[in-house]
Amino acid sequence: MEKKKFYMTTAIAYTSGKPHIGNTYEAILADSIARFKRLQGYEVFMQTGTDEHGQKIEEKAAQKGITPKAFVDEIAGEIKGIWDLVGTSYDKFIRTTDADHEKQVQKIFKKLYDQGDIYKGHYEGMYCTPCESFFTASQLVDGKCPDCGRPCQPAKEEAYFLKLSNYTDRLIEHINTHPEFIQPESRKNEMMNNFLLPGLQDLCVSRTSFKWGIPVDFDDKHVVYVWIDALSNYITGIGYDCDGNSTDQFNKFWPADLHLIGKDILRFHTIYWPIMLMALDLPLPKQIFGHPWLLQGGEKMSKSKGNVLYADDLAKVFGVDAVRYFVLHEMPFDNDGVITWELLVERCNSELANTLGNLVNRTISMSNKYFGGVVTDAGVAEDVDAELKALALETPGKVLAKMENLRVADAITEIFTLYKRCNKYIDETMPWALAKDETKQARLQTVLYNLIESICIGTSLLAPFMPETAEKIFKQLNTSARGIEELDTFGKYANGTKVTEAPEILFQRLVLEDVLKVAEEIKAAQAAEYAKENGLEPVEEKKEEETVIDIEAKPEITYDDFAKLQFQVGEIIACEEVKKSKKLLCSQVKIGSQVKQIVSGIKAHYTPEQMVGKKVMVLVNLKPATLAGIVSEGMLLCAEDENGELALMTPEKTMPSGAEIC
RNA sequence: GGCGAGAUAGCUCAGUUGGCCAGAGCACACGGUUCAUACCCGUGGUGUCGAGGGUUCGAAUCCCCCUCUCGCUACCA
Repeated sequence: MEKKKFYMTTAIAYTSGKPHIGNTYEAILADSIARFKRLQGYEVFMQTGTDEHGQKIEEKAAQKGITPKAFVDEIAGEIKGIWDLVGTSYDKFIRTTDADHEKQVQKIFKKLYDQGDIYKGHYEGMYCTPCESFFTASQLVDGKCPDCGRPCQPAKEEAYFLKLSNYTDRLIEHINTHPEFIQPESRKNEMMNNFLLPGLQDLCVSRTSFKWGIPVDFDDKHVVYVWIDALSNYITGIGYDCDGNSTDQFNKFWPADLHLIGKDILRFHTIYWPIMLMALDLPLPKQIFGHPWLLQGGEKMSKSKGNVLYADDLAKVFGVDAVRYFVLHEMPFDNDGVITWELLVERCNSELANTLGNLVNRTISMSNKYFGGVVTDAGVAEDVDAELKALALETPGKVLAKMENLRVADAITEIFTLYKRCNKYIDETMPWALAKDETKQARLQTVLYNLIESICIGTSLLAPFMPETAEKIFKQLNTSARGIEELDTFGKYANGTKVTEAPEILFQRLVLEDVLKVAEEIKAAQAAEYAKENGLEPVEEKKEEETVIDIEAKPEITYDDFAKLQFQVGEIIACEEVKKSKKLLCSQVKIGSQVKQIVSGIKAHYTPEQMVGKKVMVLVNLKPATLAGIVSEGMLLCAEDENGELALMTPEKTMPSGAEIC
């Protein structure tokens, strides 16, 4: 009978920089699922890769003075290197700069255009360059990008749009009738309530503002914008052809069984991607799992915070499998997980070194000490064996059930429950006592055999999660991993096998202080690098140049234009939070002899107490507007840095309230 | 503001359709053991199951209300 197929993908990683452990987590998670499916006997195809186009990359390459292609080649190589380092067993590593991918994307774009799903229009709004996103004026936060908080520029460009309205009803129907489609299910509500039910805005799918992308072949001003390009990788990578000449591989593997992605891009995968597929008349993927994030000590990792953990650094200290174990076992199913050096040390010592490593080590040592390493099932069973055997035989089914629901952490826990039971079995049987009794030799042999057989069963199941460790254990036991169908019988370990004479320590116990020292070194090195990259180092004159902010120039105005604006010094005499809003403060501002009420989106930067008493710069003749139900009669002016930090403009010398600013 | 999730032992969390004295792991303490990586095994919690009210013979589990945390989303002059 032909094997059942399983096609799964990770998101493709954006080639703007080195991926941290959180990004790497996705690759490891995907890998463990892929390996487990293979263990189950599926014909698995796992695809991962890199997303390499876009304005940000174009700019970064220009900064470095190299071509975008050279830039992405380097980063893609680095990403692939890390995926390889952590043992990711992908079948295909796709790059969106691959020629066949680019060609198909062009064809897909053309096809959707020809059939009317893509139309040409105009995009008018505020544009955030780093995020490569357009926003409506109303979406901006203090006039800044709602995603990254950096300044946006007004822009209008001709653009192609993907029409979504034709398919939304079908998509809503699909999501409602396929509860497994969006996982975890709680995410489904977010998509429904925030996007699908209120009605979707058509998606802008081309750009004219940069060149580093796949050209729209029938309109060369445009390049294909990220989502049609990036999402298509899931079909182009396995041989989709828009003209109907898809490969056998494609026909076999599509639809995907699982798209594994970060929860932040769930929207694109559960809304835009399915609609694209509907437009292409292709079946939808069976499941999209938005995994949670790995937080460093409860915070998102960011270079500027200097708390980024990288897989290669961690692997150096703990070993690849320990890192895999940690991220797979410590991540809750649908909540963000926490990773710290301290937690890593603790888990490594208690679970890996003590429970597993020590179990294997003591078992092999006893085999050597008592029987010269030869393992024999002498068949002298006692009641106490039954429980161990029963658990060893139950465990595969339990692990399987957990994995069916992608409960990877729980699956691993089941395996370790078996290892712990083995340790208990040693105490129950007390081999060292049996060894002292000449008449108990056969019993002692049986006990050791039972242990080794149980370890083999557990370790066969462990292999998808910790492949190197499993390999090491099997090598020491002089046997090999079993398929899941071979785990239904207790006693398959060949009688008379000789285990290694010198068991290798699988996991060294770690001393927290030592590890923290290394962590400090890594952190310091990172900080130095960050400073260098961002010109924060006090060495060169470059410094000033690189800490300034450039924003896009607005069109020139006349003095008359300027003269229309009236600025005055105002004194904040009272200020309170706008209860209904997360961002607004409502201030009473004394300007000359009158008092204006002004609402500002600066709650995150100033408390009401800090506001009171400040003399600030006010645009006074702005048309009043209502914000969160409160009338605002002007605008407080602020300066803002690239991180979205705000600073109120105040007069450099004491000035009376009402003084004109001109 | 809208929608959603959550609040259980010092820490991280399990607790299906309400039912036996509310559980696990880690940490901590004590006891046992010595094959082993100072390891393993055992024992130890009087936790107001976020607050309050209600339904019920009986609620961590259902209903109402409140407080706080988190996610998405909106407003952001």
